[in-house]
Amino acid sequence: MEHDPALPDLSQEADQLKTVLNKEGFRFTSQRQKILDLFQAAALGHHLSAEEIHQQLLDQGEKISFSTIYRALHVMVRLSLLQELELAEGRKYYELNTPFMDQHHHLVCVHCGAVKEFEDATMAQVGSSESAARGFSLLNCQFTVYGICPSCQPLLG
Amino acid sequence: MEHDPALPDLSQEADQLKTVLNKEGFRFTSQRQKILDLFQAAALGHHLSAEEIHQQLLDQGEKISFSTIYRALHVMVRLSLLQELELAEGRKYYELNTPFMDQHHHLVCVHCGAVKEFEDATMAQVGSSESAARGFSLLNCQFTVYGICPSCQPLLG
DNA sequence: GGGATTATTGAAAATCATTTTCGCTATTCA
DNA sequence: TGAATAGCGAAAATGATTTTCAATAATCCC
Repeated sequence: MEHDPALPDLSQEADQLKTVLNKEGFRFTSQRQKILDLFQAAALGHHLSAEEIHQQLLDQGEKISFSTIYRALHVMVRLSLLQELELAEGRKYYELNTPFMDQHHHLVCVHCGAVKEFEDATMAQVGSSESAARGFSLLNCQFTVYGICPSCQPLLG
Repeated sequence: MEHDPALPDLSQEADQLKTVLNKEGFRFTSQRQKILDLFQAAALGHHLSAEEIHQQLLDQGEKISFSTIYRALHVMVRLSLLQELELAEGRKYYELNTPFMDQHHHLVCVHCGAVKEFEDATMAQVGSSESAARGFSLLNCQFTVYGICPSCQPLLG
């Protein structure tokens, strides 16, 4: 009854989430679906913090607690549905987990916090060769470049 | 009186710290020197958290407050003496800042937390070209590879 | 489908790392 | 040296995240 006919068929995606959750002994809940929906509605590679998720759900009239959000994020990271990002700023961000070779990386403005994504296959290559060289089994790579964005440069020295 | 003759002349380094601090209006204090000493005594590229700094100073009989440690770390990051790392684990790590082209990166075991450093000039190249392409002025790059280290692999599935 | 089992939820309290406040001390500079 | 003030330590405050606990709801089994 919550299915909006204007959107692509989500019941299939919902089933997918349920299947993935149940396979590992987790339960499907509407809260988890709503959180995942936010990521799927956003541009691929868009990252969200717990705070932003909470606010966006509030905005669309959904009441949800922070504990539920944090628990859902952890579960989805464990199931490889989401990826946790350490961008800086003292909080964590999450985004849809993409196939390894499609991973993108981040360019962060240390002044205003703006984040740009970019892709570069070199990272995956270096990541796999480095981890292989030390016997690590590779999970993922994050390349973060810190700088000052064009808008902030005039504001500083 | 704390000068160990087996080590290179530290009085010169102390003067250096004083000079760098005073140049920007900060004051030289013994606490700041002791914190910087910890980094200089460690292997280049070894990273420390505020907690570890506090513990190491306690171990060598120095009493220092966390507020002082955090303030000193911020000042030294601002002065480019140290670099702040976002490795994961919900806390920040710091290490001696090295010249840009010598930057090293990290391979982290998500199971036991072990961290290995590695160098790869490709990162700096990609970092500069990406930031240049978007008009960012580059400050630094962090490439972090997450995986499972050889010791932990047998312990998991 | 119905009921037992138990994962999940929300609210509030608890943690943990980090930051701030404030009165006192110590560094810098004239 | 002495005035001005940055920095110190201790304790309180903050902000993000985690945990606790009683109530709820998803899954499983019959």
